[in-house]
Amino acid sequence: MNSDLSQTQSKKVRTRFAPSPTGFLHIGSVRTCLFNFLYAKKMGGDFVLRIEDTDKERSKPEFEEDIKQGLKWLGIIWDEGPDTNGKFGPYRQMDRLDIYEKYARQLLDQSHAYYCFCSEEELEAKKQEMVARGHAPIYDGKCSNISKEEAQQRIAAGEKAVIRFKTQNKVISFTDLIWGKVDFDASLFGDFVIAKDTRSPLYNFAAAVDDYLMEITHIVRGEEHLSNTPRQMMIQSALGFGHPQYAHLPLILGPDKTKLSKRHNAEPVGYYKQKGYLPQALNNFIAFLGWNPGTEREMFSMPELINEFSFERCRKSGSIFNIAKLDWYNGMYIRQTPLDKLTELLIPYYQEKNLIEKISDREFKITATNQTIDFATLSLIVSLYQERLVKLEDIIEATDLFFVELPSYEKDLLLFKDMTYQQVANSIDKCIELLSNAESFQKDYLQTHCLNAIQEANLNRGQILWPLRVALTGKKASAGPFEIAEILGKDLSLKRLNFAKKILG
RNA sequence: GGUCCUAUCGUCUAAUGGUUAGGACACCACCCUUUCACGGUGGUAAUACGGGUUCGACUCCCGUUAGGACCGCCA
Repeated sequence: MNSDLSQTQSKKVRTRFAPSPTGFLHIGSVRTCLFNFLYAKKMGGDFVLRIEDTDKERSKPEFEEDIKQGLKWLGIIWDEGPDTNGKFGPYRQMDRLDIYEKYARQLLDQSHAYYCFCSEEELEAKKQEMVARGHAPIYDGKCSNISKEEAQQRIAAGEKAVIRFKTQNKVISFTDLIWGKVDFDASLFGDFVIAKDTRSPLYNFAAAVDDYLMEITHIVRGEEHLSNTPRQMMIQSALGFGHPQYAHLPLILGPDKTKLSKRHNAEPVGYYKQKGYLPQALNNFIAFLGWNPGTEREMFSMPELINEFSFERCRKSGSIFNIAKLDWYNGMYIRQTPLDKLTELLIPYYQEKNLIEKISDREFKITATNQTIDFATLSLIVSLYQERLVKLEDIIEATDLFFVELPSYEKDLLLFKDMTYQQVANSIDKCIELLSNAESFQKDYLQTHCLNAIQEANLNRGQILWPLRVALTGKKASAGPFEIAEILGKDLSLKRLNFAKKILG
């Protein structure tokens, strides 16, 4: 029952990501998908997106759309999928019902499967009883003795039935690329349900059929699927299919070390996008959960991940999703982003908060003041804060001061260390004098001009610069006062200094 | 309860019989500095426990403990 290595190795590698569109794209799915993608590309093969929408109640088109959008945003591009031409389509399982029907009938005809007429209540009662007696809760095979003819008649008479696979009592072995040799005692599975009817396939059956027909060579999925593998292999064998290679990835865990899920506030990928995480950061971070390149290098672009990836360097134990590390990666990638590109990424955040409105490609209107601001000035502002951003959305809180007439802040914020109000008022006066006399508002000039004056007057730098910076920004933390003054301009800077005096009373 | 798996700093991990157990995030200190951030320097911090095997064990074996996954007419 070993996977036929000789055959798969000579074939072109094909992997697949097969999500069910029953929810938004989540981090755990992204990791599975990413590793499928990385391996396929590493091997020069194809990566297939297959939509497993056989759960009619829960599958929704908007979820499929969210999954596709998320993957595109991450740069995980499929070679074949629902909306691409591929010779192995259709790629949505609900469009493949004829295929499943054909194989379901084959299984039924060849007695690898049979109709089961047991009611759910009956099954549940039996299950309870078995568990109570300390047994694995498996189906007792009651309906396996019903003749095909009788089954047909009862179906024709409208009796409700599901299709069960006839499990053989034997050990199923396979060599997992991550787990090594794995053995399962199939007798512990019982006869499991593979379809609700010939046109309503269930996961294990549909996946086994599709993976074969789509010529998938390597199935890369989460560890939670490990025990599905022998079931799918039995179906493959019964249908005369060969077996693909398997690689079961360790799980991504929440802070409580259980499988990452909704109850951990595990947000969908769209959430990270909205917060301003960059796809490079997310990919890099997720790739390093359960895999490492074996070197001390931490930053890897997608092409570099593809180049370095291997199952040999995947570990078997789960890893906790640690957002602090993601934040670090994101800051690193934000700092690496070219300024123009970063500005473009940030503009939607300003628009979203209604701080600016677009006039043309290179010109915007500041909502609060009606003044125009061009792309170059926006870039200048961004340049001041690029190294301070953890996430793109942080730009708003950091730079809203440039998009209002006057900042608002508490009077005491003007106090540097143990200064008195009188001292601060004196400092503000000095700043007004300095900026009024400035021949230029270029930041280098301003800096030299002010710092020299402070030194000549034998003043304390902090006692001048802190109140100046706070008067200009209204914030506890910000970029330096001179670079901010340059952008604000003389009028607005002086206006804010005078406003500070008014606050002081 | 059954089957399977896992166990190195708080977290992500390296070290596949011989290292002062390495790196990264986080944290702390110092430097830079008006603030924040960036950057730089340094620091705290781990082989779950108990037995073996071996000259030598994070590494191999056994047990204990702790954790996890699965056990659907979901995928």
